Amino acid sequence: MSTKERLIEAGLRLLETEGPESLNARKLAGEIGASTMTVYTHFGGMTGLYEALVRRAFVQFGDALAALDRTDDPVADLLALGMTYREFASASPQRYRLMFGVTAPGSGIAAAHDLTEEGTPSAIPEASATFDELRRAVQRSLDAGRIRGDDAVAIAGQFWSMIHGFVLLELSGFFGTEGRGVTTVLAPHATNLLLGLGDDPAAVAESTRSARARFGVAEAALRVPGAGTAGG
Amino acid sequence: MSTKERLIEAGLRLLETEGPESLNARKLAGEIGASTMTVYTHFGGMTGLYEALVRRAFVQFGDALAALDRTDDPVADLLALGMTYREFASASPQRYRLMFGVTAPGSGIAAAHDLTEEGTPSAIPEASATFDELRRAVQRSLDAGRIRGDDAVAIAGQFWSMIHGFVLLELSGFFGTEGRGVTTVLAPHATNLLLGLGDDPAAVAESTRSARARFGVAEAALRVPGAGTAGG
DNA sequence: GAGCGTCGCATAACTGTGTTATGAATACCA
DNA sequence: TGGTATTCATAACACAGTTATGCGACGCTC
Repeated sequence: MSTKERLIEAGLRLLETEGPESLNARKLAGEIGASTMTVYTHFGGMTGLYEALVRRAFVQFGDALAALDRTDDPVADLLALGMTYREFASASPQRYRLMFGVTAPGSGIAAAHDLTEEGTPSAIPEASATFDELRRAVQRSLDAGRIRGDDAVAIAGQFWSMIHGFVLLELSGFFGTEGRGVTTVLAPHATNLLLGLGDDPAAVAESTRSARARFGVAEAALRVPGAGTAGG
Repeated sequence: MSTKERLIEAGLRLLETEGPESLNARKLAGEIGASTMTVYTHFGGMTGLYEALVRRAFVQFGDALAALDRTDDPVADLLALGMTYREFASASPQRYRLMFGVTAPGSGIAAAHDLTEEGTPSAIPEASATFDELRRAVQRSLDAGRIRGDDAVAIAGQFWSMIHGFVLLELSGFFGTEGRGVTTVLAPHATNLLLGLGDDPAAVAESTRSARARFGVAEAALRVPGAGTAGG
């Protein structure tokens, strides 16, 4: 494995196991038995390394989302996509925060706005690819006549706002622990959004059941209120 | 004005004018003509200073939200709250990122997870206060029979996820520039969520008009698709 | 009002960070 | 085989947060 590759893998590993403050040149280099100079040879500096980590993380993210089976219920697929999204972020919060430049001051990593223009998530092709996965699921739901609208990108943006906001607030501890927020906030939100987009209450309920079953999660954990009883 | 106060004000000012990387002890102390020692005398260190900045920012945030008039249309109030929320974040992105520990690595500020347990947003009373503003607006909409549900907190969480996610993605450049995302993504999302929560399409449209008018924004800028035409 | 303690703060030094200059070793290639 | 480019260790630099030290101003006590 190339030195470059080893640095990236060590970086992602260190990030998760010891937190962002451990993502520094000396520790990273020591991890692969090299000097700090290797960071500059291969990435031009710590900023370049961060960008490489972000890219790699988005690739992993895209793979996780793309690995989902596509069924004949596009809304269920969409919901499953959301569950996978949230699971990915939940599994390694630091990685998710890094991807969206969402690390607070002093972590030892560079600020999002410190990254190169090309390092900005919106300018990273790998990031666009993951969003495209979402867009396609929305398009299929449109094509199937499950939801109304003429702009899949705009609707995908709504789903993305929903889950991105939820995930970050959940990671910050605003929705309690043990995934309680998924039951009380995220699932009802998805239901309400689908209803607002014109899907049928019974169909939403069925798709939710289907998506939930695919994850083999206990009813209680991901229970969704009956369509129409919006609250929690 | 006390030295402590001057440090906080200089911190927030520097954050916005020169970015998070300028939020360092030496520059900050120089700004008020003092030595770096003052940071340690008053805040125990940079981490303590960051917490103070977060607290102050949340106070400003709460003030901005609380300054809104309360009308007899609770849903319009809710939407106006959302517009104000987004405006606050848009007006000073760095401050908003700081508040939610959402500064990318290396910015020179401490990572959210590096902050004291009491420094976490979810543990900051000032932050809870702003969320409470949202919760009350939701409760009034429930009381007025505009939306359905039995848990105002859960519903408020949905609105919060929506706008928090939107704001961060917008700041990262995912929704284009010039507030285009507000028209194509945020406004339709709010409409759809309200519809899913059981509000009447015509009522939603009217409340949206009302909230928009309150901001004196041109129709085009904050136009909301007719109720039911979810897309964009 | 003299003495004393506390507090705020400047100076200077220490550690750890990203970064760079330099030169050696290695790999590749004509 | 000789030349060139790449990789990387060493060592130093600038600048970050932090801390030890001491000085001076203020308030309290007698």
